[in-house]
Amino acid sequence: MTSGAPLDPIAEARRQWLRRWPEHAEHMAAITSVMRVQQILLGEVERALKPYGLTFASYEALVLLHFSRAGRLPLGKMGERLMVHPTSVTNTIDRLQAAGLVRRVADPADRRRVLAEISERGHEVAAAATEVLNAIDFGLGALAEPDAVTLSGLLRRIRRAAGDFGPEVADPWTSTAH
Amino acid sequence: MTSGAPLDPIAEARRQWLRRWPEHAEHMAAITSVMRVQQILLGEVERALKPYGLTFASYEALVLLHFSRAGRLPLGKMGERLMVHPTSVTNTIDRLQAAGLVRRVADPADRRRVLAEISERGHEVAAAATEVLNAIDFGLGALAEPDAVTLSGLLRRIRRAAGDFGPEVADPWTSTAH
DNA sequence: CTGATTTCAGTAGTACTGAAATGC
DNA sequence: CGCATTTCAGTAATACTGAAATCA
Repeated sequence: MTSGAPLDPIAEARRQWLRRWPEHAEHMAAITSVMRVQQILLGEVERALKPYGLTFASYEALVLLHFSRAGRLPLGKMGERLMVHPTSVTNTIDRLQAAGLVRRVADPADRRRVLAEISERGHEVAAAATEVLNAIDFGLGALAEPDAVTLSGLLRRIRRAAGDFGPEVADPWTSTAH
Repeated sequence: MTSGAPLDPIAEARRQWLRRWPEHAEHMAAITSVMRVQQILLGEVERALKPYGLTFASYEALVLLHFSRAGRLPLGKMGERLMVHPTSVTNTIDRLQAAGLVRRVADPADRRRVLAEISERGHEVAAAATEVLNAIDFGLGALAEPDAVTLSGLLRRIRRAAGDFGPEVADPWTSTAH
């Protein structure tokens, strides 16, 4: 990636929009910013995870098992929690299994289901990788905690509008705040 | 995608983090939110672009040419502005060219360079696609304009820390809240 | 039978690495 | 020559569709 460009490309694009569609410029700049930041954060996090042979997606799946009570979950439930397509779960578990971090187990209660069960090495890798990601603040060292909270709150409104979750009972992030 | 999950998976993950690493929970929640929102916005925007045979990446390249003075730019310059890898530019232009929306032209001033030049149909498609994306607010209808500005400002700090742009000259339009 | 769960096969688009070709 | 620009070949991981297999 070309680092240290002289001027901000997103600011430049926003300037173009302001000339022609001033009422849409901020939304255009915002989506472009989201896309770019996602790319930056994914890059930083995956660089940190590389020594462990994990991508961010496989890390998330592994850590979900790491935290689960029994150390195993049905793939379908993992897909819900990770908000990914069923076939993506199959794919992710395939690679974690090939790396020896999880194994597939039949669900005795419902034989349609397959459980992913984390291995001992899986627990170790999950713990070590989490330590590293926490240490680099998930690439978000530029944001102090209150700013991270504000960011999550704004993004949460987008997620809610997209139907990511139902009408919530209590709201841990107290709205918008400037 | 399974829509309408009963509870917010990110709030649930945050709860887990608060138990063990309370000082990192908000950063973890924030990066997960960015990842998820990127996925949502990309999905909405690409659904809108599908009738035009464009992805968001190819739309951005096309619109960059659409707005350029001469209707053509060297591929390298496009890569800088779009913040993508040189080989990705080649790939994107390949597909736009196959669709008849751009053509490659030799740069008379520097024969190492290749210019991408937008065609008449390219201009038409760019204009029509832009109209549609503006109409759906780039998937960000859930955010009022001031909130979109706040969001861009927070994300801009992350981009600056990652070296996305150099120390800015004084520009009242691109400076955001501190 | 229906519906749920997972897998499989195949496709598309992205990101990247390393190396080549061309020309400043 | 060193350096810049673009392309090519190949790899990896993701997201998705449609269909099959299994079983409640």
